[in-house]
Amino acid sequence: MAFAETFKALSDPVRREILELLKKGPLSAGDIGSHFDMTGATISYHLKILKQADLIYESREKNFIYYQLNASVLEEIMLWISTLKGGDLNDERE
Amino acid sequence: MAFAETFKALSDPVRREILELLKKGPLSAGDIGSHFDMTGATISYHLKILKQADLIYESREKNFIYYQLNASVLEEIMLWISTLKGGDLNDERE
DNA sequence: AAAGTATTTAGAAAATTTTCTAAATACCCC
DNA sequence: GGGGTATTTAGAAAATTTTCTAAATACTTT
Repeated sequence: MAFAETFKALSDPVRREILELLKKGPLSAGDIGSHFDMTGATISYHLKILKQADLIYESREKNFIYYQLNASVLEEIMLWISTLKGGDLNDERE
Repeated sequence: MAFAETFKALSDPVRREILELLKKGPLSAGDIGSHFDMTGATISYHLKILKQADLIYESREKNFIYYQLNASVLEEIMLWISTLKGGDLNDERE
């Protein structure tokens, strides 16, 4: 259960904003960084956390590393939350 | 948007476990505390965070304070996550 | 009102997380 | 290969969070 990691990753506002940026499509680390008032090193740190949580993945191209959303892990979180709510996600099968 | 607070609240394993305990029904602060190897003061701290995030609410009865889940806030989180995933929660209306 | 139980608050210590600076990698292009 | 840009790593500083102890508050029961 790398569950804890995912929640931790989602708990920081900068990281959530990164995810929102990536919603529109892949971005390089530099592109992401330019949205924030932080050093590249700090952005890199956040990207690492998101990567470890499997919320994003990278693909290298030329001199850049592009990051993009990995939606599948969000599914697990949704599931956890929905069972807390009483077990109704879509349909009541379980 | 007390959104940040909710995510922060969910990011701690102890607090998530508290929510799971409360899934089965209301419990007093003491009952909750006895599930953990921590002082009552620490439990109280966690309960406060959960309360501020609107994830739980309390009701006083006799000498006890009973806590219970407030599922409605979880809905917002689900929504945020689902839009990240691509905007499909149940049906595709939006 | 006093004594007892349940819980919270205050303040400090311990632990973790976020951020920075400086240096290291990695990859590209000439 | 050398110089250039993009990004990461290492290590320390700053900030925040979690935990504890001790004391305070709250409510109950006698």
